[in-house]
Order: sequence, then C-alpha cells, then structure tokens
Amino acid sequence: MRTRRAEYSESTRQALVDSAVDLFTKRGYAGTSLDEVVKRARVTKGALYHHFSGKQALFEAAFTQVETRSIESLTAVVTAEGDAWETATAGLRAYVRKCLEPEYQRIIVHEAPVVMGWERWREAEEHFSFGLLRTAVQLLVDAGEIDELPVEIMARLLFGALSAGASTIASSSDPKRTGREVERAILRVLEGLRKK
Amino acid sequence: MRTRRAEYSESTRQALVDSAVDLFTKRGYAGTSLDEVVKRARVTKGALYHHFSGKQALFEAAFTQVETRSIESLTAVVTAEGDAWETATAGLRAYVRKCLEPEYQRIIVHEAPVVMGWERWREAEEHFSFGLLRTAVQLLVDAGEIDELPVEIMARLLFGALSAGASTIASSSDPKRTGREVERAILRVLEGLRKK
DNA sequence: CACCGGTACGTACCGTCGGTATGTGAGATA
DNA sequence: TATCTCACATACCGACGGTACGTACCGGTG
Repeated sequence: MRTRRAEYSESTRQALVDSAVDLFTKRGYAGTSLDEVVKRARVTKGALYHHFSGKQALFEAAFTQVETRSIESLTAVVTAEGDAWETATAGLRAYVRKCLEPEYQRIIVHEAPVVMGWERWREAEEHFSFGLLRTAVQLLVDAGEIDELPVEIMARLLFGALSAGASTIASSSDPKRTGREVERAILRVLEGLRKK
Repeated sequence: MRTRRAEYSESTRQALVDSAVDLFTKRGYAGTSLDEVVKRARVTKGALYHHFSGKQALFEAAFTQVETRSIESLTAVVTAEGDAWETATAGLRAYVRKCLEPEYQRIIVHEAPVVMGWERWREAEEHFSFGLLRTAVQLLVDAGEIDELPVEIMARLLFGALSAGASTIASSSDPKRTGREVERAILRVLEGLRKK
C-alpha cells in the first residue's frame, strides 16, 4: 500500500542520491563532504544516515543510479535485430559516447574502482556495462564473426581500452577529432580480430 | 659538498617515502593516515611537512619512486637490439608482469589517476610507463610491422587494455592460467594490427 | 673556541569531516 | 482520540589533515 509517508521518504532518498551524483561528479568522492550533500538535498545528516549506512553506501546508490540509467539506452542499441557485426560496432560507439558524459566518466570509470574496491566494482559491473559488453563479444563469437578466444578475457581488455579511450577523448583539446580517431582505432582493433 | 646533515635529511625523506609506498600499497590513499606513515618512519609529522607540502605531495613522491624503479627494468627490455616485433612483444609481457606487483598495481594503476587527477597522472606517465609503451608502438610503426595509425591513440588503448588485463590476473583465482590467457589475448590483438 | 644563523625536525593545537546517540513531531494504526 | 512508529533533526565525538611555533644541532665565521 502506497502511503503518503512512503512517498515523502522516497522523495527524500531520491533527493539525496541526486545530490550525491551531482557532487561526486564535480568534486569526486574524497572531495565531497556529506554536509554539502545533505545541504543540497535540503535535509540533514539524520536523513542521510536513516537511508544509507554511510558515505560508501551513498556512493554505491549513486553508482547504481548512473549505471541503471545508462544501461537503458545501451541495451536498446545492443539488442537490436540485424547483423551481429553492425550491432556490436554500434554498441561500441554508443558506449564511447556514454563514457563521455561527466557523470559516467567520473563516477563509474574513475572513482568507482577505487572507492568500492576493484573486486566489488567488478562484481557490480557484471550486471551493468561490462555485462553488456561481454554479451556483445559473445554474440560476435557465436555469429562466427571473430576468432574463438576466451570471451571473458577479451571483454576485459576491450573494456579497459574503451575506458582509456573515453578518458583520452574527455581530456582532449579537440574532443571531436580525438573522438573520431578513438572510434576508428577501436574499430581497427576489432577488424584485426575478425575472421578472414 | 656532501655534508652529514644532508645525509641525515635524505635518509629521513627516504624513510618517509618507503613507509608511504608500503602503506599506500596495503591500505590505499584514503585508508592511510599520516600519523601511521610517520610512526613507521620513526619520525613525526613535523618531519613529514618539512619534506613534503602535504599528503598529495607524499603520494606523488611514492608514485615517482615506484615508477622510477619500474622503468629501469622495463627500459632494458624495450631498448634491446634485435627484431622490432620480438622486442615489442617482450616489452608487453614484461609490463604485464610489472603490473602484477602489488605496489605498481595499487599505486600506479588504480590509485594514481584518482588521487593525482587523470590529467596530472597522464602528464606524469609521459615520462614513465606510458612514454615507454608509446615509444614501443612508434617503433613498430616505423619498422613497418603494423599499419599506419595515430600512435598516441593506439598507445592509450593498449595501455588501458594492459591495465585491465593485469587487474584481471591479479584478482583471478588461478593467476597462472589467467596470465597466460591475457598474454595470448593481447598478442592476438597485436597480431590483428600486423601488416599482412 | 665562541658565537651565530639556519636547517631539520618535534610538539601542541585547530578545523573539518565521517559517524553516532538521542530527541521529536507528523502521520499511520487501532 | 490515544498511541505508536517511523522519518527525520540536533548535538556531539573521535580521527585525521594541516598549521604554528618551539628547539636542538650542524656548519660556517671571526
């Protein structure tokens, strides 16, 4: 049953997460104080500690929100019908674009592995971007487009390359041009894996 | 002239850096307190703040020490005479092994980009591992081994892939096996870029 | 050798921040 | 309407990064 109190509560929680995403993106995890988070959300630390067990948990909530919203747009691209190769490359391009959004870049790519610990980050990513990427690679193998190889490993390498590529674009003086170059380079790598 | 005071001072500084490398490796940047660092070095915070402007500066000193010591062994491999292809692949293997050392993995690969900021990290890496990798890629292009392509970009992608590969190995339940798989996968990627 | 200046620290302290304990009032329940 | 409960607010604590200041000792000078 949907009571009024539950709505208020959910709204408060959402405000906290939104505030957290915003500040973590701008100033990073260590540079963000909880006092500031609650101030922006127009609540107090009491509210924060009622909804979350601490700063780490708040970060994970922010992480989940950014990932959940990201995965929606990406899934649409990757699950589209049609040629496997076309689908996969479209997915790559979509992911690179996603990595360029400040929230994704800062929270998911840069901060999360350190804040959550690489192990925990890896585990969480199974259900999000990385899981999607691995699925895409698996599809290519199944479709016979690329050589037989350990999908898990290759997906890891690609994931790392994509993240590095996105960071390069983001800090470039000419993002447009760098973006095209990164895209071409990644496609070139994939072409290299393609069966003749 | 090498005075006694200068030697004592240098020794103190070195003890601080060693202590910092050790603790940053075990507990990460945020998880390491300066009180603990100075305790291990058997000095006080006064000494620390005499030698370094703050925690960040201490981290950069630790970063530089780990990188400087790493670069020596790697340079030997990459500057060896002989076939460019052989040299490059040997360099890749050497780098992956280096990434498996806890100090390198934690401080250089995982923490540094967040603690120093990606921009500053990128700048520092120019003189260390990344600079070496780019040189290796450039050599392959010059030797006509791989296709013409933006060396900078390709080096970035490879760097990301290698880091991800190393992290995967490090957290694997069977590092030996995963290590071989990662090596093979990376060589496969490089083979794909090779001219026919 | 006496003196002095500066370097290389040690000590005491401050502000900030993550986290906790407890109070409280609005809304659900009977 | 009385009570209970939950969703916060308030007040406070300890840890930690950083600063201000005191001091001992080394090295040069007359």
